[in-house]
Amino acid sequence: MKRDWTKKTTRGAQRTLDAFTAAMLNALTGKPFEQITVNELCEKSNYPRATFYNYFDDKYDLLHYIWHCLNRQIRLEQYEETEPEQRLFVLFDRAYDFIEAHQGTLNRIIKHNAKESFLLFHFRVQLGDRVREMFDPNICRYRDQVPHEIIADHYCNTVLLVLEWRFLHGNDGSKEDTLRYLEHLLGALNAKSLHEF
Amino acid sequence: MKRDWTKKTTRGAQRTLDAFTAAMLNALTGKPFEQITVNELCEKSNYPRATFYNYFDDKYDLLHYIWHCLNRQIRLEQYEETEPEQRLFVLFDRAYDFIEAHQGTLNRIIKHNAKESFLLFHFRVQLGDRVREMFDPNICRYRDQVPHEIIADHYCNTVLLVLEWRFLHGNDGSKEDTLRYLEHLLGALNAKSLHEF
DNA sequence: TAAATATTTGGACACTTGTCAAGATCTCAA
DNA sequence: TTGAGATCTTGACAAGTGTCCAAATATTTA
Repeated sequence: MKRDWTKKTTRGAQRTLDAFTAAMLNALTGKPFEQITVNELCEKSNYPRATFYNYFDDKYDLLHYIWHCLNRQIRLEQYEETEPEQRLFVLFDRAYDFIEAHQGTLNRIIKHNAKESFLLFHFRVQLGDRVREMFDPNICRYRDQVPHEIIADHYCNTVLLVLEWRFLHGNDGSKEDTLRYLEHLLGALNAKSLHEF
Repeated sequence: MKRDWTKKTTRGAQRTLDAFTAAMLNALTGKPFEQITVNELCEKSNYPRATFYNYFDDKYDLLHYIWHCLNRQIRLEQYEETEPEQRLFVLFDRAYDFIEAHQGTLNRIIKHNAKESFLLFHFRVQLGDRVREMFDPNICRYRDQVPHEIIADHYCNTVLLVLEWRFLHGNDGSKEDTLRYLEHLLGALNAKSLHEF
């Protein structure tokens, strides 16, 4: 991470970042991530190597940046208005729609990267950070039973589990079915939290 | 993976494998995984680079092998005698004791590798495969409600979540406390499965 | 506008990576 | 004990990686 991605970039810098992003996504539809070289990305995007290293530490860093940008597209801001146990379903809802909207690209990528399960690992990590914010200990009520970090991670894991089952492992099924699995897995916690209100 | 790790190795090969394993574990106690080079491992173990590549594709592959060996040390064989929902607690029990026994080495490693969360990623994957076997669909009873792969992964995630919270995130606490968190997170599923008997 | 300042570019460098074919060394049956 | 076959070891090679610096270009400031 050579620079702060949350800061605003100049128009020129954004053009460069977009070009490398496009080059990587394009390369990923044709071969596994491990086989992609920085040289190749520079050829595809018509930028010299030094420019690449101006922005990124290495190709993993670029991947990291791409996940960051995609993650930002999942809008969760309105969660503050909802009750804690509802927030999880807001997250599920937005993430489901987002992934469904990008299913074409996703399928092309995992076709060559089915075994590189770590590809999506940092996406998980980033989403996990956001989920942890959503279940701030000051707001949630499970404190006395289980540490809130465990609850937040468990929520994050479970949402991602059903989403990965649906979209990554080639399982068909409606959004409602997937939601039902999520509700079933979290049945106990939600029943308890409802009871506490 | 250059060769089948489940096959028996010759004495000479085993000596070489052990040397590289020791070199990696030793290196990990001094610096982050990313900064370790194959050259360094060869210097430490007094083997030429080509020998390393004889056994492993790269340093990730060696790490993979090390997790495989460690994983084999967690003995779960007797699970067939127990009821499905008890197996999870057998897994928890064995894994907890195993990690606790290696806590010294583990702490030295994560001291330099706290941010390299993917280090343990493949360990998770491998343990997940074993957990999935434990909850074979022919034996488990949740088929009609949630696909059994989801249940198995959810069990695996949850056990690993509480173990990581306990040992990786620097939280103290008794085995009983940790077990209580696990039971709480899985409360609904177990209540249901008990009911079905 | 023009000078001052910052960013981008290209090439050179030292180093790491993964492969290969040839040579050394083990192993086991005769 | 011996020697054919299998396995293990090795140095050299081509390609990739990440850094550095000075020249070229862009951006900001006066």
